[in-house]
Amino acid sequence: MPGKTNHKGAPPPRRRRTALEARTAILDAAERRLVESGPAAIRLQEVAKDVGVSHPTVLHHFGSREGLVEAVVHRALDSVQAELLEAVRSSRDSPNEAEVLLESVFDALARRGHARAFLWLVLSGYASDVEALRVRAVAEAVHEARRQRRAGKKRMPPFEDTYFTVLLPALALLSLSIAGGLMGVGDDESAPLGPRRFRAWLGRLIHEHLEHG
Amino acid sequence: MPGKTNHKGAPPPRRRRTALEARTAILDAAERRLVESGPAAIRLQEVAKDVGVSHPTVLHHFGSREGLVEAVVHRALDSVQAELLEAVRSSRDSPNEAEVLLESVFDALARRGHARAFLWLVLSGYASDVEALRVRAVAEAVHEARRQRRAGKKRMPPFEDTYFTVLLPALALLSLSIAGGLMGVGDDESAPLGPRRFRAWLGRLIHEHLEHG
DNA sequence: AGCAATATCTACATGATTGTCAATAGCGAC
DNA sequence: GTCGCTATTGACAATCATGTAGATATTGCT
Repeated sequence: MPGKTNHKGAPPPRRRRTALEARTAILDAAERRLVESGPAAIRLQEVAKDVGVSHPTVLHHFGSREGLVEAVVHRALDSVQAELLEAVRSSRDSPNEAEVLLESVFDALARRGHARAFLWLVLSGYASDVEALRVRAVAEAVHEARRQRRAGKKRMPPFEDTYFTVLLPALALLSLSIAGGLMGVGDDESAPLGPRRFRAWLGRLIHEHLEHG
Repeated sequence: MPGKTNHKGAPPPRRRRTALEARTAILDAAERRLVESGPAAIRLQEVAKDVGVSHPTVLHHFGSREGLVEAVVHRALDSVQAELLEAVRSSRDSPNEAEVLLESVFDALARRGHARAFLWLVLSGYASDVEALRVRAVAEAVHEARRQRRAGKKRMPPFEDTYFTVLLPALALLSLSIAGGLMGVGDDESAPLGPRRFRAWLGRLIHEHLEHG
């Protein structure tokens, strides 16, 4: 092997990051594996290789594998929750509330594989105590808006109806983000029976139901 | 240790099952672990211990760990598909089609943790080519029934509407069986805002939409 | 430049997991 | 009863994953 006779020659140069940079890079790599293969598939050596460090470096920053997994789980759940809250907030007071909310929630779930990560964590038992999806709180806000819009008109439906009307798209979008392809809704956003058409249809259904239920 | 001085004494008696019995018992144990913790968590030693055999016995019957996993995955997917088809078939021609279909599909998904197993397999990439949920076929049958029921009355909605109307509860039920608790719908079937109420509500919504959409 | 702090590395230890092999023993057939 | 088939087993090998220890290099500070 001419040219690279490193048989005990100079050790490779080291890149020294700040602790924060290193932690962030490691968390990013671990999160990619979380989204792709779940928390149980997070391996120290593979994460280390992704980042370009040796695996004891990962242990140095997170103490143990469990420490790393907890950190990445915590960060992912916080991220999902924050994006969902932002999605709900940003679509409030918009004219076609339901459609916009649906699109922004779907965006939040699809972006960076958040829906996959969330379902991995639910199945793996990591999200048992999390309140990532405050469906109840959203439903209460929607119910109040609905009541005001109906002031004096037809009789108001019970809270149950509003609650389930909010819950339904939440459940549907979650499944859609990971199992849509298996149920005939491809990944092609612009397909005739594709996910975009479905979301639009669902938005109309919800809107219609909330208005003239 | 008085009474059990088995320090190289008689080896424990062996129970010899037929190959089919052994395979079935092993697959049952492996499937329990699949439902609980996913395909990646199937360990030869643990499955063997559950059945009460040594792990080389498992290897003898399935060749390799991959062989075992493939066998249990195959059996689980076949089972889900069969139960879903049966659910669809049994609810056909019933007066309140939508509600009955919803209940039977939910039963099929909840029973023995089929929904969990299915989602594990989808996330793990094992169900990529499976057509477990023939939503399209069901939708076509429903569409035809809808057309006949509407003969000569109002104008017929497009197929897209029927298709999405079938797809929606499928997606919702899937999520509901694993994430219901996290979204406020507890596991208590008889709770005021519980899963039974939700399914009933969803059944009415679907029925209403299909009849007077 | 010199120094302290610490991010990083190599090498090793340890346990878990899959897989191999030869020997054993249960069960049906004759 | 005994004989053959094979389900079953204990012992071992090989690999992988996590974790430890000590040495080293890089960076910021004075």
